Amino acid sequence: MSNIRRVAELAGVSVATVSRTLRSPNIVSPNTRAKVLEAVRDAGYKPNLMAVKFRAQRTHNLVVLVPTIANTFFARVISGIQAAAQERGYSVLLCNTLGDESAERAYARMVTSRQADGLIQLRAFNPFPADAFSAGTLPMVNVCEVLDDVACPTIKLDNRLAARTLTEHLIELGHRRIAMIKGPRRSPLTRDRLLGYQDALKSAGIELDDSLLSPGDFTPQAGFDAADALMQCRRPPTAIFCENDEMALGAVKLIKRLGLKVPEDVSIAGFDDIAFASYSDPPLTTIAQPAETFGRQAAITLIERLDGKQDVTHTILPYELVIRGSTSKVR
Amino acid sequence: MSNIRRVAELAGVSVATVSRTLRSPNIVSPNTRAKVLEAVRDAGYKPNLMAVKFRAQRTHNLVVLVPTIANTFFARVISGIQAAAQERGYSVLLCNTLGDESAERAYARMVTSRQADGLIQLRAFNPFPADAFSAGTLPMVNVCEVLDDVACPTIKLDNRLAARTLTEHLIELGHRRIAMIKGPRRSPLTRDRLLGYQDALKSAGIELDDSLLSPGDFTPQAGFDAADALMQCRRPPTAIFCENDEMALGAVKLIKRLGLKVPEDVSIAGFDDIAFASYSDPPLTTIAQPAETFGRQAAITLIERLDGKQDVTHTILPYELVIRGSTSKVR
DNA sequence: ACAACGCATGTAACCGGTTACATTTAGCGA
DNA sequence: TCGCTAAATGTAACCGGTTACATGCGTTGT
Repeated sequence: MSNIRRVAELAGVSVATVSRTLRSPNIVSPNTRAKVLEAVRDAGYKPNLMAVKFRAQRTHNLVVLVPTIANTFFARVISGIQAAAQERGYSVLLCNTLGDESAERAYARMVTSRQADGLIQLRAFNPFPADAFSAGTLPMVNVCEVLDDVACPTIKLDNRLAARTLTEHLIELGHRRIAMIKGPRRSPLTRDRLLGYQDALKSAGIELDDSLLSPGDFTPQAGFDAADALMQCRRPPTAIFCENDEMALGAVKLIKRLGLKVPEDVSIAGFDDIAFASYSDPPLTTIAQPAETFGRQAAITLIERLDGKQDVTHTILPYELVIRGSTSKVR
Repeated sequence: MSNIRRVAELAGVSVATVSRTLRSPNIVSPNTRAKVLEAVRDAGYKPNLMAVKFRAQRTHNLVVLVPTIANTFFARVISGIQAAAQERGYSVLLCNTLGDESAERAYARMVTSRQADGLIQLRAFNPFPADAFSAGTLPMVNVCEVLDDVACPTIKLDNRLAARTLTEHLIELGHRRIAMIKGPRRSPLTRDRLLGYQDALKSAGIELDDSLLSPGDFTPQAGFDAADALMQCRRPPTAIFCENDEMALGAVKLIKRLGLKVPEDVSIAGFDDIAFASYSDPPLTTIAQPAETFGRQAAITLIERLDGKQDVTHTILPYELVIRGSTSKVR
């Protein structure tokens, strides 16, 4: 592969002139420029970007840690990250971590070892060692599921309010026994949605009942199993609020398996508005999130931060209650 | 950030000794080794991998071109690529191309400009200029949807045989008017599945009817629209074979919207066995593909190729007919 | 006692660009 | 024509590792 020295030789100029011709053409004379460009063409020269990045000590790579790429909501977020990064000359190094913290730490080392400039984390976990960066320079942005106490910008939904809105929708339909299939126990996102759910019940004067809370892990199977457990308690719910659509689809399957109907016997609501939400039978009532915008905003914020912007912003994006056929008046 | 020279100074040795201590510890004396490792710790030294890669002229990055990451089948393939790459010390640069050829060419330039060592293409398109690599050294592997005429290893299903198997299943159930919702017109994958469908019909003595073929683009909406068109022809089909599960889910929605039942009125089959296939109502009959294995095998093959293996292998992976509730005896 | 060898370590070139600084050339006025 | 300035171009240091080769020293064999 030809390098800049070969091009310089072909064009009969110095390597500096070749470099300048390609980076700031206006400061070389038209004559020289033409010679150089011809030599570039003849040599089939492509600058070695590894060398460029090495010299600049800037990779223009962003690491993205995603719990699981197979989740269609995350897939949309990643599309947004990718699009915004690409527009700004950055590449995305995608890492499917399956929530494994040691894997996340390993990927974070790509930043400390200068394989990437910064990191976008879609999960509430800080993969960097506490002392890796001086205060306020952590090259990270946290999106979707967000840490409370880390000094980096975050982008999220007002999960508490969204969950409250959805729960209020169920209450307005006359439901009193409203179950919730939650996400992983220690997640702030799960905690916030639970709080919103409780807010709605409390202000409607409905007593909280822990037997209506069931844990899940965001997979359809978990929704199926959790719904099964809920329907076996003495006084089963008339509505189930699932913390994501995948689990809601699993819950719908279970209800039908029991010979019951959605929404006539049990109303079911999800969260995220994934593509399949409107193709399920019945189509899911859910909370739509601007997934691509999450991604775009995360990438933009991170790149600004890498460019030296110091302030730690916390962005809240809007949600929308999408009412479809999976929820209806009680009984 | 501290570099190797600073560590050498701290340890009172040369940079070569530091480098050796970290790369081949056994060739430095235990005394020196201890001194160096202490200095490494004290300095908080991490080798700058950009420099390492630049020096070695090897990035250990793989570019993956995926038409759309939001497709759950592709997401699983990518998981497989990622896992195998990571085990071998490679990172994955994921590029969501949306099938845009100029975007694919742009990403392929990451290889020619040495930002990545090789490329995995999930689509039937060669993004490299014809003259970019000398014969037999194209650093690319083509997986899932495969080019016929490019000198690189491929990994695919026997799509023709799989489509035939699925069609024969429908024929065995007594169907004679079997429609097909196809993928994009120019795709070899679509062509092969169509051939398999025709093979099955021919050997059963069923006449081919072009009005039973409808084009799609692998999205649920396309399945919905295509099924709509099919059901409006004079003699509508009793079974619809969709080239992927997303379109099958769209078709199921349309059939129900018409007030008909799946599978009693119309049997519907998909392809891929995505996670939601078993959560739809009724659960989809489909062809299961070993998606993660596709990815793993692609990554392994590419890395072998980068390590100098010359031969162009064409791997065929097994499929499985998964019979669920969306297909049944005709009438 | 000396040559020969091998182990541990040091020196410096190298990868391929970018760019500060030095040098040459061109243009223009006096 | 000379001198000055600005524009164009060249020279070489530099980024941070790796490694071929050189060096130095201790051990072994004769």
